[in-house]
Amino acid sequence: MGMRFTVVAKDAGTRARAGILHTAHGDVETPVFMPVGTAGTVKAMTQTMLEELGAQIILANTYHLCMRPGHEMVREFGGLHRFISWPHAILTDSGGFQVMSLKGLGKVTDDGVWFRSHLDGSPHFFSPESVMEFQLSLGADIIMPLDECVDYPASHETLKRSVRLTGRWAERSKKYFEANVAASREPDGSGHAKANNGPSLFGIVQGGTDLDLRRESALEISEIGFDGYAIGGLSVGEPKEELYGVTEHVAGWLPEDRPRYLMGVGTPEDLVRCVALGIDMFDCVMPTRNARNGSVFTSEGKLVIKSARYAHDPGPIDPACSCIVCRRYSRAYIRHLFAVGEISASVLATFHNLWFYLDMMRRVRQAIYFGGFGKLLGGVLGGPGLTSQSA
RNA sequence: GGACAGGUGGCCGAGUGGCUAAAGGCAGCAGGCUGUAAACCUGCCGCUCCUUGCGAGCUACGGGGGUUCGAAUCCUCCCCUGUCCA
Repeated sequence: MGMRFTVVAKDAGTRARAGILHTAHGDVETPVFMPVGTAGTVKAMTQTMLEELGAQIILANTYHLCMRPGHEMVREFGGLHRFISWPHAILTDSGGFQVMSLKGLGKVTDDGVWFRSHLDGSPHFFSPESVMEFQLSLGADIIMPLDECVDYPASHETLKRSVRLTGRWAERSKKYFEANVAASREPDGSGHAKANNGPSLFGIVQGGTDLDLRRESALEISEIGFDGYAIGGLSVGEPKEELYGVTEHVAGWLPEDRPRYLMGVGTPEDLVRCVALGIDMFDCVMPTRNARNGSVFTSEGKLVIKSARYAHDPGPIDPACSCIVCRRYSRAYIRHLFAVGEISASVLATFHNLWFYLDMMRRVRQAIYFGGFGKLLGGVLGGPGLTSQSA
């Protein structure tokens, strides 16, 4: 059903699989990491740089784009791809995360969400239907239904309510989507998206760390039927074991033939481990935000490149990295750029971090295609660690 | 030469008798960031010691001297800086 997703290879020892997501704006090889470009740009990167990085798909945010420049403006311009000059795939997030992150400015009702704009305090109402409409205007390849992402820790009652609400909203979203995207669907009665044509709609599973609720949510969302399935509401502060445990269970409850997307995750280690649990897609602000804030990922662990300890270090950020930043610039120089507050510090660190993530995912895919994923995973679990502070 | 104004911790800058090792900002140092209200935020930021405590001692508000139980704060002399007048 739905958008074409081809599983190309499966790892023998884990539930990792490699596949291809066919979109109207190109194929996306999975497992994939999607750089986050909230406001229609991956901060500090140009689109050319993203292409140099090998990014096949990026994420943008419905809430932010509706605030500025507005979905109407983007639609009139010819859609997000044309507006931001990105001919490759785009996934738009629904604003469900903002239900949590802007909770001080918002109010959830059964009908939808009231936000107060973080820019001027003006009230805005998002319903499952309006969010579908906004995203269809933006014209992304993959769109997400409005959901309610709740903070950790949350009471059973809160989680239950958010699961039920997210489920009802999922149904409404699907209904709106079916009614408005029917033209681009195959006329074979299957309701499936025509390959390489029109947007795909994913469902989102909620339920926090409560496995019963997660199961209920996973089954309900699967029952409604979507082109892909996302696991939301994780990496919001829960312990690591919970993240992995919930992911493992939920991935198992979701359809085998559809892409699985773990929203908002995570560290390099999280990615490899969750690929092993059957996840195909990830997005996370960590590589971009951390880069701007002066910390970078390396094969030896994370390091705070803005630290004075690198003031005289002539070596590259990561000796094992082949990105253009590591091939050309020293730690001392990048640390200097942070020290003097130059914008190029953000540019170079972001490029490196995204390269680190995307290159790691390339290696993950290679390992799934040709073998060696178990070894790669073992290296992550037992090795120097991809996220620990290096000495 | 004269008249004012002023000299505070690395810098800027509050403070005008005790609650002041001295507000605040900057700089510096360390760290955190997981579907981005984030080029952000948090902590530390005179020295020494220890039983690391709303701990002890030392040094400190241009310099010397003085008043006072107690001074960055009051008096006095000196040095220096700025503005204006000769």
